[in-house]
Amino acid sequence: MTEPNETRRPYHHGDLKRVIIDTALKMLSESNGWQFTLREIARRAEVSHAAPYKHFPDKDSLLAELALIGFDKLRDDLTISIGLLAASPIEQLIASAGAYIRFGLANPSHYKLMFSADAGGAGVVHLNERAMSAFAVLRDILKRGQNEGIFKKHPLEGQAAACWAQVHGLTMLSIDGLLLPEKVGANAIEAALRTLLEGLQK
Amino acid sequence: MTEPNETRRPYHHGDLKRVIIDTALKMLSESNGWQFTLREIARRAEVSHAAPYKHFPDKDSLLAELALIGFDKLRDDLTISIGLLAASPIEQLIASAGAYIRFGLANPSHYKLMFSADAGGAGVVHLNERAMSAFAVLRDILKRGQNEGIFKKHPLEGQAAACWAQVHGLTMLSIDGLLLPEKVGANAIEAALRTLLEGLQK
DNA sequence: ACCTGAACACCGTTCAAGT
DNA sequence: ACCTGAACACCGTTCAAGT
Repeated sequence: MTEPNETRRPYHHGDLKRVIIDTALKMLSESNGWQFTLREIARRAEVSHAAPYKHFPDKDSLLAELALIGFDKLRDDLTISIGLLAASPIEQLIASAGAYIRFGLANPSHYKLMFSADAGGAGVVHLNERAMSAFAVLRDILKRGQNEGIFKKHPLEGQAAACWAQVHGLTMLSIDGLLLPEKVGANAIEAALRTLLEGLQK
Repeated sequence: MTEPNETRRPYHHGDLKRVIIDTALKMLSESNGWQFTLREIARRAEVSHAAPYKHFPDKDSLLAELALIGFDKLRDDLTISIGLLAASPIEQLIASAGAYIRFGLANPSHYKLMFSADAGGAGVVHLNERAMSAFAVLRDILKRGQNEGIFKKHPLEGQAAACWAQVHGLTMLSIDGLLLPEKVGANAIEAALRTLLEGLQK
């Protein structure tokens, strides 16, 4: 359907790594899980099935890179969500929780991949760093809330873990179809977040 | 190492389905994820690689059955944990949360499999039923707590979702190595559960 | 009723060889 | 510096045939 830019596809693709990543991201969004094959990616990119190995040592490395990209995107989404309103920590927490869950539900396979140790392999360290970087957004809201006397001054780590676990749990359970309205009430997610907030507030 | 019971292994194995499930459970506990192969299971069971197909239509069906078994075990663990003490709902909630997280950390691959839609396929319905059956244990504690005037009388669904999401989130993040003491404090899990409880209590 | 052996259509990964 | 083609050692799954 789309006409190639070059009249003859050159031997050297030029930007294959980008294309591989983009294709993989698309396949991630098109189906459940990350069972897509490297060979299928190569087919869609119109290169030989061995070509991807010039850019990634193996499939796990590609998956790890996709996970990194996901955490960066999540951090950006969270940052944007709290920036939109120069509001109270409570409002910020609600907004960022919403953004977090929305990210997960919009990209379920990608989200699950981000937290899957499969994606680890060699690059687990970087992965955890990026995860913590997204996590830090939530943590900072809590810190501000404590400083402003809105949240209880309990150890920050515990509160932060509670928030992260709550949004992660809600996101995962929703993705896996276990928080459906028929099962668990129409707005269980909002209610759950309210419960969390009541535990945090003075 | 172990001597077979029969002097000559008979053509008909007799209890192959059980052996397949047990072998799969063992492999699940021996490595990350469920990338084990049906052929390897057949090898360990000393049958042909086609034999498992007489008992499971495909690999996903086997995985689904493993997930069912997991939810049943989890429900049992939860039930036992609250039965040990004829205690207050608060103590029961803490005990069951502990049992829940311990289950996940003791069987990380199995736990993740239980919540993985991969395992769904045809039997998603039964799976969700079993999941809800485990979930009901938590829900009942909350119900009692409300009746006894210990927990806020907010809609039960929201409170239950908050509890499940909290323990599920803590379990998953721990499994994935994101709640390590170095990262997030020594007893972030206990602290997170305390935050949850403070949101529930009157 | 349950199991085997051969066969099919795939994978991931490697490597010498091409441009 | 980047890509290809053939090759290897696997899979999951099927099916006619055996016991």
